[in-house]
Amino acid sequence: MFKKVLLAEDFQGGNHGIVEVLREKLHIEELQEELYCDKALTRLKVALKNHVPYELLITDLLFVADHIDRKLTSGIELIKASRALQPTLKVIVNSMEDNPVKINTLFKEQKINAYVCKSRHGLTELVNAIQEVYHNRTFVSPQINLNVADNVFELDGFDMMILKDLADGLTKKEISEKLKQQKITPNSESTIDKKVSRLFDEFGAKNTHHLIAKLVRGGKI
Amino acid sequence: MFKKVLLAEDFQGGNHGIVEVLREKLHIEELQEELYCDKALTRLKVALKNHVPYELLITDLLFVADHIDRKLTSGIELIKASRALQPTLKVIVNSMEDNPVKINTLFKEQKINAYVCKSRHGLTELVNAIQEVYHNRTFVSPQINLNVADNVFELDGFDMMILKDLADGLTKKEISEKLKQQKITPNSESTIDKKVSRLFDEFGAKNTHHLIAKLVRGGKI
DNA sequence: AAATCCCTTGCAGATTTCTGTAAGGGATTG
DNA sequence: CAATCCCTTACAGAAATCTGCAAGGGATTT
Repeated sequence: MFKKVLLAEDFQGGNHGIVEVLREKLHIEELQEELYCDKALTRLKVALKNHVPYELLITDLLFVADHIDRKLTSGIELIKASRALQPTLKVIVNSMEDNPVKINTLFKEQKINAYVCKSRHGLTELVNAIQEVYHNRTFVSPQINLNVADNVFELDGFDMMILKDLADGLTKKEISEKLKQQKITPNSESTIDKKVSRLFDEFGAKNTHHLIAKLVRGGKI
Repeated sequence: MFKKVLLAEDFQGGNHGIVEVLREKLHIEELQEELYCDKALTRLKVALKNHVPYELLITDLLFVADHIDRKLTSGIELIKASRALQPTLKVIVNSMEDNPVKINTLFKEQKINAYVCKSRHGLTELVNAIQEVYHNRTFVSPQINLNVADNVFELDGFDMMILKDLADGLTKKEISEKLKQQKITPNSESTIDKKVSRLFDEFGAKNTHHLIAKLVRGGKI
């Protein structure tokens, strides 16, 4: 899991449980929160200079103005500035915005790694998103109809067949026998084991229960 | 996947890419299209007589009249006639109708296996529906508010906790330890085993994989 | 031709799941 | 009080999952 994460969160956002939840659910050693874009950028700069750079930036989009002067006034500016000095930095945007077109633009132009909508399940989704991004995948809150990210997770026909059968309650032995009967190859139990285990890594699942839950939620199976 | 599928589609419907998309996405060996109910029924008859019956019928509801005389004038009549001669035939209805009550009636009286609304995502949904029906499940386009199939089995808070943790990839031993830590009782692995096994019966699940898939699909967890 | 890589398969073992039996405690009922 | 029921728990054994290691084959590269 990520060791060093920076959270830039408009302090008016209210969601101040984020840090605690993330600390508890994931095991991130260093997780700092900043309420202003400028301060967040400074932190990134210092960390980079000291050769202990942040690995992930989680940022809001909207930062409401207050009495403090500021240069960076939005999450997009923060992302641009951050990527300018640390191009490999991974970025998750966590905001209220739910316009697919705008979110799509974030992926296209800012190359963000995930977008999580602030909603009832926003925190759970954020945890998922971090895990996905850690495994070099993208993530978008399911309620966002972003047909751009539809093909992000490619499951070939063989994977699909196995997963659907597992979700239907078949054991791997039964799936193996079924494949042999249909003269489909590969069909050994061992290979099925391997295929599924590989999917654990790809989707950041701990076991088959977890994998099935994730894929069904994502509408993949 | 289905080997032999018949598509009855009002030719005014316009959606003539259906056949190509289905052929490409799924791997159906024989996929024929008919523009008239009567011709579709004839095809079913002939196939059955030659001992190579169709496995799935996908039909529209509304077939607009033109110069050709016809006996069957709607999808419902086609379904009734088809089922009369081949009761095991699976049926997916693909139409513009979006009245939940009418769609509900199709499930109740015609025992159709899936209903897909013709809409922007209709084709994608149709692909999903075919896969679901192939696995002996039903499917309804998500935009249809069909709270009919509510087998209201009560899940109490304790069941929910266990199920969510399982779906999150925790083992029963881990759940047991977590409960002990939180001083929640009961908390033994044995009791958790029993609780989950009881849910197998209630929800007709073969094992935990199956149960999780069902409950996530049903939006329970 | 040899080396290399990738995929498939078998096998072994540790862990987990699933099912059944049995024992004990608390609450209810006769 | 005794009988009964229900819930919790322990335990045991069979089946299934999960993770390694190793062997073999086919395709590609050197």
